[in-house]
Amino acid sequence: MLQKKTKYAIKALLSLAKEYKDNKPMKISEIAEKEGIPRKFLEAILLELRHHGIVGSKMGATGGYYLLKHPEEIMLSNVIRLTGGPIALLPCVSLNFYEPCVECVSEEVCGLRNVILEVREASIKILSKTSLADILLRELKLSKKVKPLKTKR
Amino acid sequence: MLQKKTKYAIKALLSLAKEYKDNKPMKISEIAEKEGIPRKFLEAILLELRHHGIVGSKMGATGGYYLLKHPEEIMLSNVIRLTGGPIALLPCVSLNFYEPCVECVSEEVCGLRNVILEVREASIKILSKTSLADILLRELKLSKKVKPLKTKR
DNA sequence: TTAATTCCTACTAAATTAGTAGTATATTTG
DNA sequence: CAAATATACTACTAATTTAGTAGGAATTAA
Ligand code: FES
Ligand code: FES
Repeated sequence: MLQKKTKYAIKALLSLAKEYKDNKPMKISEIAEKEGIPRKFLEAILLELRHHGIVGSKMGATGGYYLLKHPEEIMLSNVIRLTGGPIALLPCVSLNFYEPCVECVSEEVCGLRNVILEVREASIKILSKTSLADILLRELKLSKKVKPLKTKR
Repeated sequence: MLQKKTKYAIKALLSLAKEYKDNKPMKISEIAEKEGIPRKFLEAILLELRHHGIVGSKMGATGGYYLLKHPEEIMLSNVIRLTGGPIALLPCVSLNFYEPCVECVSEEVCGLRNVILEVREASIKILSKTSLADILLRELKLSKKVKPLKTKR
């Protein structure tokens, strides 16, 4: 499971991505309110994302956060990794959170590891080709499908 | 990430699967030693697996645990679920550990959920077609690849 | 100068996971 | 039957991780 932190980070970045056209700083409190994220927690998360070079900030009155990259360049896999979420199901197959399996005789020959490796590859394949922009696009498509209310087919 | 508990469960079941030919009860302490699992913890895990009808036990001297199904019928996805590990990355896409996403306006239209759903499907596809027997088979193949020592060519 | 905002360190609280203790109950074997 | 050897089961404790908060320093606009 992804941590709340990771989910909040993605949501916040999506909020910024939506306003990317003029990309002027957006206040923490504004994002927090829109996305239903505890204000102070979000503050810490955005700070961390800035340290990772994915968003920028402006201090003082009229300050806030903005994206440093185009929404098409920010991949889900990256956001997940940066906010501490390993994607792999076992540490022995994780690229970024690798730890050897002490009980297993040999990683080379471990059948379980071999399966979990396949799962990781399948997951990464999807997550690393999906950008913030892609998610917004999906949202658009879904909302068309789900409520074709006043549109004349 | 899978819990230790889940990993231990899989390992223990693989131990039993290896001896499935005569399928006579194997002692907890024997499994624990072979797989490097804390004895008492394993006891609790096997007990739970029994309650879920995946293994059987015999009490008293000469007692122990044995598989109730053929190793080909026990799927990784099942073991993971039974031992408490959700496979999905978010509760809103989990079949067995579903919880609604409070901050999201609508699950129907949530772009993030839509991607995570794809990831879950890809993972389940692999995990639900891989049995204990399959894992043992992989192990066999891997060990042939990795040490073609005394084999001619 | 004041108000509004991010920056940053250091916590606290809650939840989850990992593991243990100890006793009851069942079974084999002599 | 009695002793030895298992599992069954309940109820903890300890360790780790995750979620969230407090509060003041630094920065900027007006
Ligand atoms: S090496 Fe990691 S599960 Fe065996
Ligand atoms: S509904 Fe679960 S992430 Fe949006």
